[in-house]
Amino acid sequence: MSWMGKVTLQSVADRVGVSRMTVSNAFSRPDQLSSALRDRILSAAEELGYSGPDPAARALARGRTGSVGLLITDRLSAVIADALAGEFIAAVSDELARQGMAVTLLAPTETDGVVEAEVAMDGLLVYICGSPDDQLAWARRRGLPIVTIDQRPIDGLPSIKVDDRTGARLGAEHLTGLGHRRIGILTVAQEEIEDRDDVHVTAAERHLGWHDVLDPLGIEPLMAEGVYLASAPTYAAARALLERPDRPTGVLCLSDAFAVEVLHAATDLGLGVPEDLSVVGYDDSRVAATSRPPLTTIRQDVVAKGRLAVAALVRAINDPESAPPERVVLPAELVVRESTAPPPAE
Amino acid sequence: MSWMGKVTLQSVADRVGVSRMTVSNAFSRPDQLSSALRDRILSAAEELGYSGPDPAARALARGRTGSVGLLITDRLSAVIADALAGEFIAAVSDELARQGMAVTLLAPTETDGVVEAEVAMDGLLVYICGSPDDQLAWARRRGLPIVTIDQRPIDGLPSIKVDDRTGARLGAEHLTGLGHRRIGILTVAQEEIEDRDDVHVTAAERHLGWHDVLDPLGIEPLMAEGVYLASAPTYAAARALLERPDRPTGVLCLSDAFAVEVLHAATDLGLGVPEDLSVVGYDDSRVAATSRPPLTTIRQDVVAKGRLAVAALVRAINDPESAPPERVVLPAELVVRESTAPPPAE
DNA sequence: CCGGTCTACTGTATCGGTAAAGACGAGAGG
DNA sequence: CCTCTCGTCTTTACCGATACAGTAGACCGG
Repeated sequence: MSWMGKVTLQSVADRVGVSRMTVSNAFSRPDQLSSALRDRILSAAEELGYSGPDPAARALARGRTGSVGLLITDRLSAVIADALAGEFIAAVSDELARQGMAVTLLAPTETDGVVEAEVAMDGLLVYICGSPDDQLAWARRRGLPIVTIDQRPIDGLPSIKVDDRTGARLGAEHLTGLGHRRIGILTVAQEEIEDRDDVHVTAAERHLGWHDVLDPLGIEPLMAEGVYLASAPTYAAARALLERPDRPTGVLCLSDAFAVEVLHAATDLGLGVPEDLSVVGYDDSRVAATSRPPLTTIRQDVVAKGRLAVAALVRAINDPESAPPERVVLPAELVVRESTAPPPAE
Repeated sequence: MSWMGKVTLQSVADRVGVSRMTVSNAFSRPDQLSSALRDRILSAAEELGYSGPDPAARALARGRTGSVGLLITDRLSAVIADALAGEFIAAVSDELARQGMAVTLLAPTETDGVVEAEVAMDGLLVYICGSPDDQLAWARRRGLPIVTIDQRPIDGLPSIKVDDRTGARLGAEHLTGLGHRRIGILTVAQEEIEDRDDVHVTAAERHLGWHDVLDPLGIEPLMAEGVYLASAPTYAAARALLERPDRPTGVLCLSDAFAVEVLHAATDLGLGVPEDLSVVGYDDSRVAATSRPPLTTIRQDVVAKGRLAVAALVRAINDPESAPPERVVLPAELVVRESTAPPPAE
C-alpha cells in the first residue's frame, strides 16, 4: 500500500488512463462501463489503496448523506435504560441498515437544552422531545424531512404512534373483568404530565384509557405517584399504596418497571401475587416476562414502530412532494401472564 | 421566508454586498469581521431564511464531519437491551455532544455480516465486534482513527477496557472470604468464549479472575452454562445448578442478569438468599440494585469508559501523529449488597 | 511623510465527488 | 451505403462551503 498523499478518484483515473468520471462509475454505476475496464479500474484502485469514493464528497455532490438523525432531548442514558426505547433505537438502526443508511444520535448537552446539529443528515426522527416547536426550528428551516414518533402529531409532519389509550383500556378492562373493584393506579405525577408534551403524551393517554373503563363503572382509582426511571421513590409510592386501609386488589401501572416495584412491595408486605393482589404492567418490556410472577401487561410492536417510522422518513426524503403526511396509530395488545387473577374473596 | 431555490452562503453575500468568504466568517469565525457587519450579515441571513452553513459542504471543505461511528456487530437490539451497553452508548453520546459531535450507530444488516459504512465520519469506536480484523479493514484503509473498547487490544490502536480479571477476583475473594467453599459459577458456554474474541474476551477474563482465587484454595467450581441475553435457558441452568446434591453455597455469575435468574431459581426452590445461598452478580447494572435481594456485584465506571474512549478518539482525530496509542485499563470495584452472607452452618 | 503593524475584507484555489449531456466507433436495419 | 441506435466513455458544470494568501485603508511613532 503506497502511502503517499490522499488517494482520490483522480489518481486512480490517471493510473488507468481513463477519465475521472469513469472511475466514479466503476464504483457507483457498474452498468455504465464494460466489465473488463471495470475490473482494471478496480484492481488499480486496490493497488493504489483507494478505498472507494469519499463519503463526505459524495454527500455534497449527491445531496444525500446516508444518515438520519434521531432526536432525543431527554437524558439519553435515562432513555436508553428504558428497555423499550432501546429496542426502538435498535429497530430504527436495523431498518435503516437495510436501506444502506445509518442513524445518528442527537442528544442535547447538559448545558444547552437545544440540539443544533452540525452534522449532515437526510432527515430527522423525533422520538422523545420536550418542546418540539423549539427543538425542531432549525430542522424545519433547513427543510429536513421530519417524522415524529410517540409525540403529539405536528401539523404537516408524518406521525407514528401507538394507541396508548386503547392499550390502557385493555388493562383496565382485564382487571374489572376479573371482578376487581378497588383499583390502584401507579403512574407519574400529574403535573409532570401536564408540563411536558413529550413522553408524557403517553402517560396522559394511558390515563384517559383507564378512566374510559373505570368511570362508567363508578370506580374511583386510588392514585399513587412513582417517578420515571427512579426505583426507590416508586417503590415507596407502591408500598404506601398497598399499606392503605382500603388497599386495592388490583393495580394498573404506567410501565413494567413500575409494576415490578409493586411486586416487590407486595412481597415485602407478605401479599401474594396474584392471590391477594393483581398487577398489570405496561410495555411488555424484558422485565415483564422475567419478573416473578411474570407480568400481565400491554404489548406494543416496537419493531414495527421503528420500521414504519423509517419507511415514512425515507419516503419523505425520496419524494418531498409526496402524498399527505401519514398518521399511523399502532394497536396495543393485552398479554396475560401470571400477575393477575380474580380478587380474593372478602 | 422566501422559498425560492436553495439559500446558500453566496446568496446571503450578494444580498449584503460582501464576499462569500465574509459571510462564511460571520458564521464560523466571528472574530474575523467587525461586529457591525456581522450583525448585518446575520440579519440578512435570517431574512433570507438561511440556516447556517450546509454541514455536508462544510464537512468536505473542512475535512471534518463532526460525527464518529460506533461499531457494534452483534444484533444491536440485543446489545442495547444489555443495560450496560446502553449506558455506554449514552455516555459516548453525551461526551461527544460536549465536543459538538455526534455518534452514528454502525450495525450490520442481517444478511451481510460486514459493516461498510457509506456514511462520512471522523473516527470509529469499536465496541462489540466479533472479528475485528475483517470488520476494520475498510476503516483502516480509509485511514480512520480507531479506538477499541472492551476488545482484545489491536496493535497500534488505542484501547480502553476494564480490568475484568481483577473484578472477577474481587467477587471470588468476597465469597471465599465469607467462608464459602462450595462455589458455583454461572457463565456462558466455554466454546462460545473461544469462538469469538469480542464480548467474550470479557467472559474469558472473568474466568481467569475467578480461577486466580479459587485454584490456590483448591476449590473446583461447579460450572453452569447460561445463554447471553436469553432468560429461559439461563434459568434452567441456574436451577439445575441449585438442584445438584452438592449444591453450592455461593454462586458467581457472569452478569447481573444471570444472577437474577439464580435468585429466581433459589426462590422457586425455597432457598433463602443470602441465608442459604449467596449470589454475586457482575456489572452493577440497573437490575442489581432493584432485584430482591439487591445484588452484591462488581461495578465498573461505564461513564468514564465512554468518556475516555471519546477523549482518545478525539485526540487521534485532531492529531493523527500524536503520542503512542494508549492502553487504558479501568478498575473494577466490589459492591456489597444483600445477596451475600456467610454460608449456612452444615 | 514613510515604513510598519493592525484590522477588516476579498480572491483564488481547492475539497472529492456526481449528474447530465456530448462524442465516437460499431453493428443493425433499410 | 447511409442513418439510427447502442454501448462506452468523456466533457462540462456544478455541489456549498473553507483555507490561506493577499490587499486596502487606518493608525502610529519618528
